[in-house]
Amino acid sequence: MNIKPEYCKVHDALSILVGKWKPIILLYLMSEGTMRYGELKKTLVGITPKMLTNQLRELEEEGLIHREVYREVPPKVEYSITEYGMTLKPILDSMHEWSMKHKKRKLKNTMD
Amino acid sequence: MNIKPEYCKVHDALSILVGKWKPIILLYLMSEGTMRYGELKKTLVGITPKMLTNQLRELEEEGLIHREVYREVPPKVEYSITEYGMTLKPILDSMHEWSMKHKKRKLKNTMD
DNA sequence: TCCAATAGTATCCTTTTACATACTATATAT
DNA sequence: ATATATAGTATGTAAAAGGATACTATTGGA
Repeated sequence: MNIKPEYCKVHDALSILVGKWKPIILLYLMSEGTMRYGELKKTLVGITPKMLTNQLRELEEEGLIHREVYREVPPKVEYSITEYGMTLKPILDSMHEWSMKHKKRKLKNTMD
Repeated sequence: MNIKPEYCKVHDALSILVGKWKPIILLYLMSEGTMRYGELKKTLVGITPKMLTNQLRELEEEGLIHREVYREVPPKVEYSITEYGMTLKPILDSMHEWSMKHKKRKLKNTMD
C-alpha cells in the first residue's frame, strides 16, 4: 500500500469506472452483448449526445468496449464489451451485491 | 438494472468510494485500526488540511469511519473504521486484485 | 509572558465534470 | 428536389472537485 492516491492499486480500477454513465454502459453491454449508439441513447434516459459519445470514447480508449462502424447511410455504429472489459465484472458484481445488502438509499435520492 | 445512473445499484457503492483520497484513507484505517488526524496528514503525502478534513467528514457522514475527540490540549482526534465501513473490504479487495492482474499502467502515469 | 503542539478553518483560485441546445453529413426513398 | 434516419459535432455555461496558502483556538510548560 502506498502513499499517493495514484500509487494505490484500488485507484487504478476505480478511476476507469468513474464517470456518471460508465458503469451503467458497461453493465448494459455486458448483458446485451451489442448495442447501437441510438439504442444506448434511448436507454440512458437524460444523457446528452455529447456525454454519450464522450463516455463511449473513454471506455473505448481504455480498451473496455469495441466500436464497430458500418459504412452505410444512415450510419450504423455498434458498441460491444471486450474480453478485457468483461474482466471488470467481478468488481461490478461486488459493488452490486454490496449495494443490495447494505445501502439504505438516502433521503435526498428518493425523489429523483 | 435501471435506466438512470442513480438507480443503478453499482452507482450506490461507487459513489461513496469516489473522492481522491477516500479509498486510501479507508484502506489505511482498515489495516491500522486507528489513526490520528496528524498521522493521516503525514501519511497522505500532498493532501491539504482542508481536503483531509473534507474527505474524513464525508466518510464519517456515510458512517464508514468513526471520529473520536479527546478533550485535551493540544487537541487529539482519532479516526477509525466502523463495522459498516469494513463491509466495503470485499469491493476494495476485488479492485485491488483486478488492478494487480490487469492494469498495465499508462505512460502518462509513470512519471508521477 | 510567550511559545509549541494539534486539529482544524477561511479564502480564493484552477481544473474537471456535466448539462443544454443547436447544428452537420450523407445515401436512399419519395 | 426534398425529407429522413443515424451518429454524431460545436459552442457555451454551470456545478463540483480539488489545490494553495494563511490563519485560529487552547493551555501546559519554559
